[in-house]
Amino acid sequence: MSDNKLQFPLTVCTDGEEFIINKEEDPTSPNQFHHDYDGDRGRSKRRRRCGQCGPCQVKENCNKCNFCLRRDVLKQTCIYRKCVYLRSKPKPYPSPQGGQDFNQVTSPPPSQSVVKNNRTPPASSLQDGPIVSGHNAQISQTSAGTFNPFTPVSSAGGPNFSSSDSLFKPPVPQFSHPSQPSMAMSISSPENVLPPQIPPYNPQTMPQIHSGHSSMTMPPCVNDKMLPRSSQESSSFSSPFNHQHVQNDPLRYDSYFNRFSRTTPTNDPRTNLPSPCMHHPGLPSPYHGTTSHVDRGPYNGHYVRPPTIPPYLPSSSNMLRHFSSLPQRYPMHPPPPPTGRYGDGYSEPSQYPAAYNSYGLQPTDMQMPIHGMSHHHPFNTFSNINRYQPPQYEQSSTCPKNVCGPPAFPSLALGTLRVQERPQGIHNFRCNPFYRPLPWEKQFFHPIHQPNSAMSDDSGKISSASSGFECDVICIDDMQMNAYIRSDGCNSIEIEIEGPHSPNEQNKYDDIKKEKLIEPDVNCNYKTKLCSPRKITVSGLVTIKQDLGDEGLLQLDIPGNKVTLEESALDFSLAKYSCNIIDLLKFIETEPRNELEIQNEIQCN
DNA sequence: TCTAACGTCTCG
DNA sequence: CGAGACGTTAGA
Repeated sequence: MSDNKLQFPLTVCTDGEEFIINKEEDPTSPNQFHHDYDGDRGRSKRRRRCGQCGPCQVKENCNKCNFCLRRDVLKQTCIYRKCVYLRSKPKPYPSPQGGQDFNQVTSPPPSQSVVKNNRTPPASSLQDGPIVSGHNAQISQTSAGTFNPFTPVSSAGGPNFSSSDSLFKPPVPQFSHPSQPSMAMSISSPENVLPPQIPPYNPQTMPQIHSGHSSMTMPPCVNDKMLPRSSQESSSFSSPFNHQHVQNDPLRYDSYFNRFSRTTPTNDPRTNLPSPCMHHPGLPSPYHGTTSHVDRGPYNGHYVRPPTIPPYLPSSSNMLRHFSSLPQRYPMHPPPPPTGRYGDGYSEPSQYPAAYNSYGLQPTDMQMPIHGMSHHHPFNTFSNINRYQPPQYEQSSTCPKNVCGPPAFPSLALGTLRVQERPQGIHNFRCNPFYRPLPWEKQFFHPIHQPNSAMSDDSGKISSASSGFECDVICIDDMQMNAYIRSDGCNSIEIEIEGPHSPNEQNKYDDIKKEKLIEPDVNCNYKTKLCSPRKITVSGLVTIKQDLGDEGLLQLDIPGNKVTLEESALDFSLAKYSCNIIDLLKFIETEPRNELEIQNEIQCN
């Protein structure tokens, strides 16, 4: 079992994350399996772990899952360590002359998958070859720009697999955005979710937004889950948080679980930034602690992802199944019956409970708000894959809580995402009126019914009350985000941006620019925004991915730009959020009226 | 040789 | 069809 021997351009998708592992003609790569056909027996040789996907990065067994608990009998690897690539059910090898394409069976996980939240992926989801990009065995993440981590990526990115790989190919997104026609093809709907893929991170690939005649590079999200699918689709700009110093770090594989990142905080300007919110002193800095799981890894050039696919993809159905089955931290809905070969371990996120049953996980193991990290995992970070308990921070004590219901879209199937900018921003970030209690501050397992209030004055314009939601507040420097997380997939995010009112603040922004957090061509705009206190409310489709065990993904899909947030990041991955916010802002800026309406598919858990 | 765990088969 | 059991394979 060489976990690290497989190096290839392998695209793997795991829930919401798409990872592209670039291969260097390594014979051992999964691709090689094309040639591993064992003619004598008519079946392929045993596949090996890709060694690059998130699960493969996990070196320790959780000891809690069914496989771990019953290792002797089941003889299966820990659910958390199950290679994404191997999660797909191996297909029987057709005879060499057989009509079936080898690639179909043996090729590595599909490159584009998207995962999760998929409602039943159409058969078409198997289309599209995997996207391989990046260089030198780096995991790249597709850019958020045009690509939806949760949606299949168009082959435009340069599928590495032949059409015969349909099995692993994600469906080609067909919906387009009026304002961004060019991206139409690259955006895929969640429904097309493919099997999990390896979170691709393209260090150099950044999402690109085209506004009018100019294109602006958007900072890739730190969160690998947000990256554009392909370099083509994604802009070439580098994320503000895309740090070069990290790009070459082979270990920066955070894509999948956002941990493993060796990122050095040192150069990160944000390091010097004051705590985002004084009301959240407890917010751990991504750079604090032994591990900076800041999740910047992938983005920094290791993943060209679309997150967790962050990671790799077998047949879409399989992968989806697998990931979805990971234990969920927020079992809000009755879990559908697990399905799939690894159903117990790899089923829909929403099937959280199932996961318990199947893997012997106790609900308490994954429940929330427990202070401290997983004692099961070596990584003492929140991004820890085995983090069964989300860290908790006390913000409730200091911030006023606003439990008003966030705008939501009635339709879960197809939603319209609307980004609205509100000039009358809120200036007091320290105490944000929009603050909502953390999910775990409420009833975790029972969605709270909130009045249809608005998170804002205009919320009424764009949304309807949601029946239940979880809210979180994210403070990033001067940016604050309120995220309403609902298990049903209809969520909203509010972002407040305060302009630099003081010299210090201005300096801060200057520093940011110095750090190239902002692309030159967009500095002006961005700065403008910063200088103009405002509040931006994004409501609509925010998907929550909960395929990664206790780590859910909060994903916001916007044509041409994807904002993906890890649920877990709500607590702490400031870096990610910052990046996401910036992306979002930039994207909004590209819109004529700072208002856009897009078609987006909602992924409901 | 041992261990891990992939892949197949069987059962419900 | 899914879940589980286990033979078998591959790496250490």
